Amino acid sequence: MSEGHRLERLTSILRRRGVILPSFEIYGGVSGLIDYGPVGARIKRKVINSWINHWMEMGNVVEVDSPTITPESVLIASGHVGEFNDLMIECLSCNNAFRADHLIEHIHENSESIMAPDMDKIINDNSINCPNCNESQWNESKPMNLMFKTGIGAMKDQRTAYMRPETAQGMFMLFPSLYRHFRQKLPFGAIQTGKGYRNEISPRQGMIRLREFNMAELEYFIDPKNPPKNDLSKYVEKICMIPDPDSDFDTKCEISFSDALEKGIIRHPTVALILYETWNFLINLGLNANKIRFRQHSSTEMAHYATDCWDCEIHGEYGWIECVGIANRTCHDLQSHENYSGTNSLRAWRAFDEPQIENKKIISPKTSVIGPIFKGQARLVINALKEYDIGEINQLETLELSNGDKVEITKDMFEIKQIENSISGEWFIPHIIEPAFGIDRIIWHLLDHSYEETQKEGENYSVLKLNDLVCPIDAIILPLFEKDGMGEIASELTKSCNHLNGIKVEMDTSKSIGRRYARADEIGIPWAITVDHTSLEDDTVTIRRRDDQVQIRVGIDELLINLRDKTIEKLYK
RNA sequence: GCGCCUGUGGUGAAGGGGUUAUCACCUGAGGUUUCCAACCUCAUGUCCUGGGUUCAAAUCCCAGCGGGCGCACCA
Repeated sequence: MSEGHRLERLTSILRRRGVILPSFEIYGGVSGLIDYGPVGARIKRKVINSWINHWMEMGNVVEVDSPTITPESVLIASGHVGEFNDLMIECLSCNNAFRADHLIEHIHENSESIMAPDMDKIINDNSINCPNCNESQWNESKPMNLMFKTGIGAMKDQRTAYMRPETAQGMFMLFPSLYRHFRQKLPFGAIQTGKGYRNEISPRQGMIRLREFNMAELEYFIDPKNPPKNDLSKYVEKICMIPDPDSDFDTKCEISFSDALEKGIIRHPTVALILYETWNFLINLGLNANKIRFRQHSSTEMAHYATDCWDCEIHGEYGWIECVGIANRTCHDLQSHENYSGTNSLRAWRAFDEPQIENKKIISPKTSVIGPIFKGQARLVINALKEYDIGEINQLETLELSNGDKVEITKDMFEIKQIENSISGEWFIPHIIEPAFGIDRIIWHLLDHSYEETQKEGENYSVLKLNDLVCPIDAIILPLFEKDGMGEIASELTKSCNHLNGIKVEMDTSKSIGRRYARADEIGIPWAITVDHTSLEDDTVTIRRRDDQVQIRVGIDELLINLRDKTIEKLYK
């Protein structure tokens, strides 16, 4: 092919054909922000739709949609406010930058929570040396806020808020509603697609690390004691997996999902199911199976609460890139929100197989005696009595109330009762298995894997081999010439096609037929429909298959039916 | 955020102080043409932005913005 690298040629095509372009270019552009042009936006819409359909096929998954603006309290509870405000400090001697808390973690227990002025003092007082050049001349430490901050409300009394760094928190907020929707039965899942925001220090690698990006996440809520049973035995395909390097398993292996679960490489059956469904989704989109692998996080890399984390990595022009993160987040998120908000609505009910009968003795205050004696204080007395140690109640003479008052208690004020309690179940915090998809990264790799450079009659030729699921346009309608009525037939046909549900076609009339085929190939249109002289006589058109340029002639009616049903491929057999 | 490299139509490139900035492809209009980037005519430009040096800057200098790579960072 021509000079330069494949990556550059692909990016050129994507710009030229309106797939992916830099944003705000007439104002100089902004790094980390991209536009999907007319072609790219179609591809993105179809990828997201496929993703939604894929997970909703599980039957117990619903879609939700929550705001991107998120009040600070939510993100404090989730840990993002703390985690996203790391202090950075720069060495004046060698100009390297470091996370300040990492420099002092050996001398300070809670190094992450120190504010900037204290941090500078600690670093100077202890003459911390630069890990790179060993000098100890430091610039002032500065917080690096990786979230976009904003305020809710126009003037003062603004509530601090951030643009969400992930869609997940919105789904956790909706747990009570989801729980009702699913008639209080686990497992169930919620999906959400939408924008996420991270103010990256240095966005790099085209659309791989963006400041505003498209995410798609599933939160799958399960009962940790009764995880859903899924038969994985039919999944025999061997997948490239890289287990946790701290584990006893090989560093790399080809193994089926069911075997990996059986051997304990995958640590949770639901994680195995989600890994499989992730794989399935990516393959259906048209990604190259040989360029997909699953890498398990080492225990040090994993967030402290998670027990099994996997990255689904896809190989492309930038090497292996994490495109999906799959984590067993356990009860961590819901637990944090329960603790921070004080709500008790983030729990699910687990009924016991048999009600547990609990026999116990309790102190039963005699309200008819206590009431008249203590009057206004009676409630406090009753509560204090109930809480009192049942083993020592008989020695009780003076009881201290919650307001500090002391009262005298006589034995006629209470009795000890033997009661039988039937407990039919318990409240618990569900565990969450979460796959988080980076849609832009997946689209990038889809384009990368689909992009084929060939030679055609001595010239360079590019084809984007996108399948029906993700192609931007289902077919291109081409009148061979715009005369003798061919243009009119093509216009009519374009209208008829676009009336078909879920089908989008375009017409192209400019330049030679060969050039129009080439343009269609470049943006991945699978079928080219040509209206020629024969069409004028018998209502037939030719269909050209993008991937091998083979043409067949069919009647217009037949074309419409097969286009609608996405069965054009069958006409070739 | 640091270091090195870099920025010229839509895309890819040439031009390194001096007329009207060059080329290929692409795109658009018209012509021609009976199925694979044909041909002819025409059109399409903030030389990234802002300062500075100079009689004169796309060209040299500084800063900003964007891009690439490395370092650092990546819940």
